[in-house]
Amino acid sequence: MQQTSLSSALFTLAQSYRVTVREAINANELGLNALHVRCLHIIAETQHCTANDIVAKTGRDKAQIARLVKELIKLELVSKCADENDKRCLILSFTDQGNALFSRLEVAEQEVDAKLCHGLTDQQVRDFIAIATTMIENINHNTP
Amino acid sequence: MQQTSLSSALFTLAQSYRVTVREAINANELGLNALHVRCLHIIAETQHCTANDIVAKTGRDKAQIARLVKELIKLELVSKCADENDKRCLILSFTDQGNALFSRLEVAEQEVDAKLCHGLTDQQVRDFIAIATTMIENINHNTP
DNA sequence: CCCAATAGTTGATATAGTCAACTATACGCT
DNA sequence: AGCGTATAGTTGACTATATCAACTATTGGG
Repeated sequence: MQQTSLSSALFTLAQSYRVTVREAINANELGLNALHVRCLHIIAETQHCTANDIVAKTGRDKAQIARLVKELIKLELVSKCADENDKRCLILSFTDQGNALFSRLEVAEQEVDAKLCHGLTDQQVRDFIAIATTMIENINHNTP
Repeated sequence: MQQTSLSSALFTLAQSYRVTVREAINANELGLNALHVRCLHIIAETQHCTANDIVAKTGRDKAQIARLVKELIKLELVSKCADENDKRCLILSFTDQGNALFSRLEVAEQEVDAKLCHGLTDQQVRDFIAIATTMIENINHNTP
């Protein structure tokens, strides 16, 4: 499997990444996929996190996020509670189980990251993320 | 949409990339998706290309590739023809229409690539691809 | 008080990816 | 030759992901 072009590198990496995360997650016997994991991260890092925040940060369809959140709630990892000031907003937060699981997840992720970055220097990884971020901005911003 | 971690950069980039390619493709009024496009590239760059070559180069399921190729054939972009020496192998090649379309595609792709790489130096893009390739190898190789 | 805007939910549907069973041909072997 | 096994590709059934449009509930502004 040799790579040459940017598009093919990107596409392959995305695919491989998804598969690996899924394996790592399944290996940890959790019924979660990569997008669940992203949601958990966003909930963790966002104070006062709503479904809409997740939609904004992931760029996914809100229907998809709604169902995803529903699953997280059914799994009792997350709970939602209406905002005092605006009852349309449902604030998402971790349950105790959710917190416990998130810690485990972080460990699993570090393993995936370590595997991914094997043989690369910290500087290379930083550069890679920086360039990826620039590309993401290029895509999102200039869209007419 | 701020990015920090590797995984989130990757995941977001993959998503944005898919959406952008899809838009570019739809904008060109072709009924093709990103994977179709990858297939066309592989067919173009591989002499004597078989479905199996595509499976090897993309890492996808062969069932998925079989259906994809079928679509390309139905669209009359590609034709298949049994190998003289090994009738199991069906060699894929462009029709005239396929060739014409591939030229158009290359232009569209260059636009997406240019957009993606806006503000980046050639060296940065090369580094990015190199690092992505290393990551892909890390994922694929070390898998026990 | 009404209306447009916003947050979220739901149903229907489309697209993408996976698994396993199957056919047909080819290759190696005694 | 005839047998078993490997390989290329196809198909059906299924699951997972993603998208669209219609809907409810609430809010804030005129």
